[in-house]
Amino acid sequence: MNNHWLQGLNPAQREAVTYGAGPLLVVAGAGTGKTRTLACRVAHLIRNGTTPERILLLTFTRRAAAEMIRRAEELAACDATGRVWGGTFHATANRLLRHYGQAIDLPTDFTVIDEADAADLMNLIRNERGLGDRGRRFPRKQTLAAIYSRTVSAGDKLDAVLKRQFTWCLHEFDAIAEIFVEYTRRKREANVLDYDDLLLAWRTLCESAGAGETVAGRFDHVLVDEYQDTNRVQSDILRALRRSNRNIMVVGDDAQSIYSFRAATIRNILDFPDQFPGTHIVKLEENYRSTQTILDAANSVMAPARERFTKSLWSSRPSRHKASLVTCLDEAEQCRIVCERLLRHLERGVPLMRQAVLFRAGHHSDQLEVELARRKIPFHKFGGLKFIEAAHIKDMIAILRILENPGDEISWFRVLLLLPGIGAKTAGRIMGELGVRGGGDGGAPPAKENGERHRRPRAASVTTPLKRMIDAPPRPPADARRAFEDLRATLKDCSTQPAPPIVSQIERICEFYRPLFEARYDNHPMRLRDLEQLEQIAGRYRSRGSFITDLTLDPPTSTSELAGAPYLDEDWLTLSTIHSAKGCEWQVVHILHVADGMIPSDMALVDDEGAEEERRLLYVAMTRAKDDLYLYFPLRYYHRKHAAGDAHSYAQLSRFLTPDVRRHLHEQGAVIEALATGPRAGSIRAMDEKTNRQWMPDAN
DNA sequence: CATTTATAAATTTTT
DNA sequence: TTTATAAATG
Repeated sequence: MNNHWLQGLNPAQREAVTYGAGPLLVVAGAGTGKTRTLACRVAHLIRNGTTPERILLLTFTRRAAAEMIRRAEELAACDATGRVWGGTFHATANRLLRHYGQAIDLPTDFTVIDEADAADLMNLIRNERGLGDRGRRFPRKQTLAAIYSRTVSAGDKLDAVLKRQFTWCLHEFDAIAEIFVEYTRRKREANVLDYDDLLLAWRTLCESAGAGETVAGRFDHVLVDEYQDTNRVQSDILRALRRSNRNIMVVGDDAQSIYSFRAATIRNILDFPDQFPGTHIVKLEENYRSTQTILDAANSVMAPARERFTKSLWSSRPSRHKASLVTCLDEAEQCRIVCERLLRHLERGVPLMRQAVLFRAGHHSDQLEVELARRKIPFHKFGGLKFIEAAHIKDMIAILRILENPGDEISWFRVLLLLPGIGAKTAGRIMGELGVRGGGDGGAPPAKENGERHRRPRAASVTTPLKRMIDAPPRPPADARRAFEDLRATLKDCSTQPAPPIVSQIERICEFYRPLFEARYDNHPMRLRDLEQLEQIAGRYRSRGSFITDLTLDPPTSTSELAGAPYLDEDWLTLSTIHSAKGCEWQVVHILHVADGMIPSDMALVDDEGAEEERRLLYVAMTRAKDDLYLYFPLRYYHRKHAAGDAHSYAQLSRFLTPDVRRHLHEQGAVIEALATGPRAGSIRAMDEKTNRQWMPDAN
């Protein structure tokens, strides 16, 4: 047989690609050709007789799966697209549960809610119970959602999680537990699954007696990428999934685990050989990406960390020069220097496509984005706030979700609150009358039954809240009549039989939503474009249900903020959070804000583990670079709270850039150069020069 | 009494 | 820019 897909693989990669049956753990350092190895293995399996449909490839993003399958298909010279099962754990769970959900009594027409929706439901329950009142310091809705998610994903007890991660909430243990019980009940009633439910239900399905075997039996081979960033539930799923055969390959790097906030645990990768006895381990240590000097710098950052799978990454790429540490006066100078560097590399023939600017938190690039726009440098931003999280998009989707799943309490509530004259109380009453379950029982004051108006449904089994809304709507308060009637007409127009095309539904909803939205937001022209974009995306879908699900499971990640006219057509720069940069590489990488408080983030420093993860984060960022790496350190940060003032504080260089690390860096920057050539900052001469400037007329 | 408006405060990373 | 609380309004 022609083994051409094995050409150009090194011995370790080849071993991983051609390994036979049984558990295989591939420890793959940064840039060691992990994607290629996975793609080749898929190709190898197919060429050796495995049916594509019987391969399951689990990756961190849908994009990564699509890319790998495309490459495998190319290598194996076959059509594997849409045949190999590929995607995220969550997307795969969704697919399987739609199929086999009945086996665990799960209605298969559930809708999926994101974390913000989950938080809203938590909030609803909290307010019903009056738990946030009386000035008690009670966790906010997002905190509640975070605690919940962490608890179920890690499979820990609530009190353990609170003790370890949320100590300040410990005194509210009972109330929190109560909210969580009710939260689960309400999700089931509304027939919605949150992100964690998808995994939990998949695990339940896999572990169930009959259907579990069927699901496991569907796949001859399971391959998992980024295994260091999976959680307990996910590893349970894998174990249950491999009950009929033990063909499983996991690939990961414990030095790159950066998702512990999502309850990912490196125990999964470390304990894999114990969970799957007889595991064969292959280490990929030759780095094809970076120059040796960049690797030296990155390795020195990791040196103090205790890495369990010891690897020694090496590169045969010649090292032209060291990575740079650029000290800047302040953030404005950082922006300026980044832009200059970008353009200098561009002039020397490195297109923007091969350059990236990375940062810890989404808002760290705010100033730079303004500067890029000013200079008309086009860019796409990945990570940070997403399209789907904008309030006006959520409003639109909520209406679609009501149409799709009339029991969806969260969406009803959100939509009713949009109507002027309707607040939380009225919305609750209307929902009660529509028969949307929720606040009905469980210790909460029952929704007021305004006796004469409350309709008792004759045929509750066929009447949904949506039908009731259309045929026998509750009476809204007088000042909300008009808007309420509008909503009713909209819902009616969108739910005719046969259902209108999804784009027409969105158009119709927009018509209803437009006036409300213009009254609500002052920057509506900008937001209006988002609505148009939503409509555009919807055009690619035939089913409303899959549109909504895809939007929550795989939301558009890049805000294509095309700064100005595309001067340098088709070429654009990548701005990305470090998390979203995982698995990517660029010729030139710029890392912003390498200062204590940013990397490591202050928020992460509650415990040692958090600090270590920040270290890995910096490591991940640095190892994205192939040829040139710049770390930027602004000395001063202005406090923007008092908008006018120039109050500022001085930053500390990131604690990870120890003297040992700095030996591998070339230090430069205006400040350094000024110090080298001009008078020392602390000298008498410098003082006099500064004073002398006071006699001079102001340049501005 | 419920809703709207005003004011103050806080703000990581993502499926 | 969003979110919780307090005051004002209908």
